Amino acid sequence: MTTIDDVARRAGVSASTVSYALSGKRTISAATRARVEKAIAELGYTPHAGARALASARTNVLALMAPLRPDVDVSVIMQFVTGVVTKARSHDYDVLLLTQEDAAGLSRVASGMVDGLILMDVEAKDQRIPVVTQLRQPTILIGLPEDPQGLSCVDFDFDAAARLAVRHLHRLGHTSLALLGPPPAVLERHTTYADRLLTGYRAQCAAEGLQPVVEATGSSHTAALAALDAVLARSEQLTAVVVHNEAALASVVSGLHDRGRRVGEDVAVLALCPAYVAESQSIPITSIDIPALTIGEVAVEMLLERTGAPHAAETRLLAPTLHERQSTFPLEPPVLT
Amino acid sequence: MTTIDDVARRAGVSASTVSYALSGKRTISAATRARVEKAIAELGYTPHAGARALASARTNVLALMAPLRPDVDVSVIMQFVTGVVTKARSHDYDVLLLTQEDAAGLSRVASGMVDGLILMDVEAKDQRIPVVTQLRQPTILIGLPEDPQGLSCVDFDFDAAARLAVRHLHRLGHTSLALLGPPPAVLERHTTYADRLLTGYRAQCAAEGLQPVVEATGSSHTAALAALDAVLARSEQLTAVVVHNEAALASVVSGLHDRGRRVGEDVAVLALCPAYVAESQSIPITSIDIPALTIGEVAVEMLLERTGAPHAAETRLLAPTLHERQSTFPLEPPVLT
DNA sequence: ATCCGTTGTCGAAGCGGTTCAACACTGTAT
DNA sequence: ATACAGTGTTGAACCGCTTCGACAACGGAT
Repeated sequence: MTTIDDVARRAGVSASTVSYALSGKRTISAATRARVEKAIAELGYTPHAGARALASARTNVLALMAPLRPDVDVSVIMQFVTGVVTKARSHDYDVLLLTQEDAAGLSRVASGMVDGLILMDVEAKDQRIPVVTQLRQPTILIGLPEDPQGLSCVDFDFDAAARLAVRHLHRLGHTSLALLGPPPAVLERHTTYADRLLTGYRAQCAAEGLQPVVEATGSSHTAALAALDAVLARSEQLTAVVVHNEAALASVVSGLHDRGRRVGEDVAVLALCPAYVAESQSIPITSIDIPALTIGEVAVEMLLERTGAPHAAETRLLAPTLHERQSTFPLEPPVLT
Repeated sequence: MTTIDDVARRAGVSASTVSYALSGKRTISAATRARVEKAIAELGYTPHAGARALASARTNVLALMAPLRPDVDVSVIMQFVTGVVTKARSHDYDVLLLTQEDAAGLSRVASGMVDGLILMDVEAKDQRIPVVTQLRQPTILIGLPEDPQGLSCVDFDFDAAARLAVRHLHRLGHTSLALLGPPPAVLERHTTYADRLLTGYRAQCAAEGLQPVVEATGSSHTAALAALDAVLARSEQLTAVVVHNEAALASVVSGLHDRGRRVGEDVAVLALCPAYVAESQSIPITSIDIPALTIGEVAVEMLLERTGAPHAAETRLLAPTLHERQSTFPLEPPVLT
């Protein structure tokens, strides 16, 4: 291993000068800096991360705790992770990946491995919150727990998204709608996004005088069809369905087709999912895009603002935008938009 | 921060005793060990990772470079990552996640951040190989490059899988088959699994006197249908299709349906994908399972064998197994199995 | 000529662990 | 009684880097 002393010797300066040349925390003459840089290049020197972490109390690594299971929308998770990693890299940070199951992981990585943490898939009363509030490092939550206890949060505004979906469909003239939600397991965990979506959906239905039909939806094809049939049975004249389950979306669309309901003509489908998922369906689906990549990026930015100088807690909700595609349509004499 | 000295003081022993009690590298009397453990528990002490890494030249972290893009089978990647992380944790290792794009990442993390690396999605002439062979740490490749240069590799045996697929379908009496492969971009990169699948497929077709029809398949619905139509056009009497593209699978199945070919009766579909993907299709698809989780686990095990004492290079190919489900069937008078 | 503020560089003291050589005990063989 | 081989514990060196205080050299103001 080549060390900072090797570089210093080669450049004819002291180790501290090399350190300052690297960090820029002290002024260094152009000539000296050039010699140092030359020596670094020739030796292929890279500072030892552990030594640096020990001396500076910073690691330039952040922890991301993600739900690594195939039961929730895989592509949302992947996009989110991608957003975190790329944004972190652009700030010269690396990312340590923890699984949701690794309960002790938080305290472990907090002692000298990472400068901050991001927690995905936060539940209403998340066990991890009391743990991370005790840490020296800042934490950002993805999701809105009941009591964030002074932690900052980011998420997509699922409440607003649900309202937007209902309002949009209602304005198009649909009065009988149903929500096909995430798998029962997600609901039972009280993952906050699922709860907020439900709340928004029910509230907006109430506000517009509509019946809020809801069904949890398993991710397999048969489970998706079962959920579809359940809502179909409940309201025979159903003309619009909101799907918040990436895995089930394709099955719902083909299921409607098989049951003689043409998507985009007899029945409107509005999905909550990443744009590219909506686009690659058998018929392009009107969707409210879940900006997973952006959420990841925002989480990193909020986190990095809070490493170092403390910063007030903040909750950021990303506003929903609706992309009209081919699966929705005005029903009968169009109501004014 | 509570340090090892705090623990030592509280337990009435020296810091080195605490260290030995923790690592077990020296014998410690039961009484002393008990006092040390008590002190640790009372103080909630966790060793500082950086200090430990500096002193011991080990970090208990390994790097995983994964392709974070939605263009390849997302669930395969997720499963793979899951396998790596959980297996690593079971050996008390954490995982640092790098993106394929982060070219400088390998050398950066190699200087003191990680004890070993795993590279996914290796290409035939992968640029990263010359880099990692220079590192002090061991590396495991997922995939089989042209020249592994002494590195160990793990992967699914795509060659054998392709042969198995062809043989199986042929034995069932199918003589006109087609392969719907991964997206063109994957093929162009010469990701090794894609190449090996093609080779195996062509070789086995040749061995059995069949025409090897192949089509790269985009992941969107329309692209999948286009590929399907292309192979349908090339051989009108097609009775079997092998699909190695998780994202396109559903579209191919529904596409066949729409074109009046009943899957499992008129045309056989055999997929290469994780079991759960095959099972959750509209009709359970006969598949050769890609054991992504296992590959991840094996990669970690091979890697950990090689941290510390050097170990001979080795290439491990996981044998394919075929799961008969409802999408395949014997054609005409069944040929003997 | 003297004083002062800048600018550039350096030596040394940590950061919090691990590990080696040394040493104090104990119990057993001589 | 004496030597001897464990066993258990310790002090000190060291891992590679950052950072603080000190200081030399220089130019400009007095």
